[in-house]
Amino acid sequence: MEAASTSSAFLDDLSQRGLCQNSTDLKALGTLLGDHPQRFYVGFDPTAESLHVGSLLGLVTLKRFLDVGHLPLVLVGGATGMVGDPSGRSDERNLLDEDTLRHNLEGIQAQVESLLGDSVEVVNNWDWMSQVGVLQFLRDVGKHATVNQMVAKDSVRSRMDSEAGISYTEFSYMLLQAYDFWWLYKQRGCRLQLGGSDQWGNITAGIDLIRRREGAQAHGLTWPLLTRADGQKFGKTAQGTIWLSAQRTIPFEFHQYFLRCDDRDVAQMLAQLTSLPMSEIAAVMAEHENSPDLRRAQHKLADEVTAFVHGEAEVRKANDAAAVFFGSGKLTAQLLESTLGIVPEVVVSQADLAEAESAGENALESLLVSSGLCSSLSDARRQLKQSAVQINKVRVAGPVSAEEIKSHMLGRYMLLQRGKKEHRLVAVTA
RNA sequence: GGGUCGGUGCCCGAGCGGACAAAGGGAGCAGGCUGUAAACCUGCCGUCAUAGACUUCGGAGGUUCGAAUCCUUCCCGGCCCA
Repeated sequence: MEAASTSSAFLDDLSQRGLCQNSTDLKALGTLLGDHPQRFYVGFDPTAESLHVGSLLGLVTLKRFLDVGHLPLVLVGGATGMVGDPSGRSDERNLLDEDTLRHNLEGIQAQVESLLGDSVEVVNNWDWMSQVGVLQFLRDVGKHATVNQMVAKDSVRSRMDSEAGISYTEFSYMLLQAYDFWWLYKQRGCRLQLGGSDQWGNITAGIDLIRRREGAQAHGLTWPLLTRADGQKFGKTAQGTIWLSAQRTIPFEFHQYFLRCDDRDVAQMLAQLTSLPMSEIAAVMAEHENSPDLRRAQHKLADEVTAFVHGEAEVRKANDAAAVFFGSGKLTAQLLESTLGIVPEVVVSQADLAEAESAGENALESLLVSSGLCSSLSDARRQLKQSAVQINKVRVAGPVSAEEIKSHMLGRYMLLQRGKKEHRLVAVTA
């Protein structure tokens, strides 16, 4: 297999992309990867029914290993999910109930398979964890770990220093994850675990366990946490998380998130999140720096990442819709129709508008609220006063009557907009 | 179980009987400048409303002309002692 000859180039590439935060002995790891196709694993927490862009780095990295011939296992934590990983958290987690957990597992499993294909094997640690009794666990795993070491891990220490403290349950988490690694080593010959840098402590716990019980050398490699120059959390907006599931975050919004990427972050993101060769990334960045106003790098990033998650067709749709909203072209009924399914659609009846008016409200204000563009009538008035509201890309400053709204309809729809980024397609029925 | 400190708007955090819809900061929203960027400037940032009114400061009661501020009690959290 080609992996043999290219293993060191492969690791070099990873490291050039800024994907090696911590690792066990890189030389030994290179030898291991060069030897045969290796089985390795990455774990994902079943905290929701869909993964979000925070997990994207893991998925993409996994794919890099897959593409050079290694054999990935994706571990979804049916068992560990019941406990909660303290890593990177300042507060105790809420425990999920079993139904939710099962639901989440299924969602994530389907997602991973659809993104990475069936060469990825998804395993659930519930399958082996649930077979282990407390006494057995204490003897087989607990005996090999000293509390002194466990307390020294960053994830634990930072919580012990904080007011929130840490429960025994979460304290035990690393042993569960160590047991996973050991089990996968023993049963599946898995000798490498990948994860985010917050997983480093848990990974080394597993490596220790394997060494102590089996006298064998296992490996770990972590990627850094994605950060943003503006200090915000990667993958979160004020509206919430950017999910990978099209039901939770429509591909258009997903695409927009990356399109709005800060100049300072874009090179890094291209390297870490896309499979473009580094040479091509350098070329794109050169173009970008030449005329940053064209946002070539951001477009490339958004297109590549969206294609990976949602496919090429969605990339085209997202770009088409963006052209409608942000382009300077004239709006037509046809263009509006083409954004259906991308912009939320709001249907109101003439009767509703009339009713609002007879109740003494302004039709547009009440529409802004019912469409979800504004949170209250007060908010709607504020936005209007600040001339934040646009109808068909034309700013409106004052109240608009039901009659006038009707006159704005382009075919079946009218484009109602708050600020630059929030749109609704409004249909008025008889 | 005992003691003690605390629970204030999205978050942090001041207020500690009237001047409180509640300082300040952050986040957010909008506008300006731009490149659907950053930085910066301005405005907004409980609800309903013209003025003005109404509902908020962990929950429930109470004292008072008047409470986020005082009292009682309950709930929740930190720390200390057992």
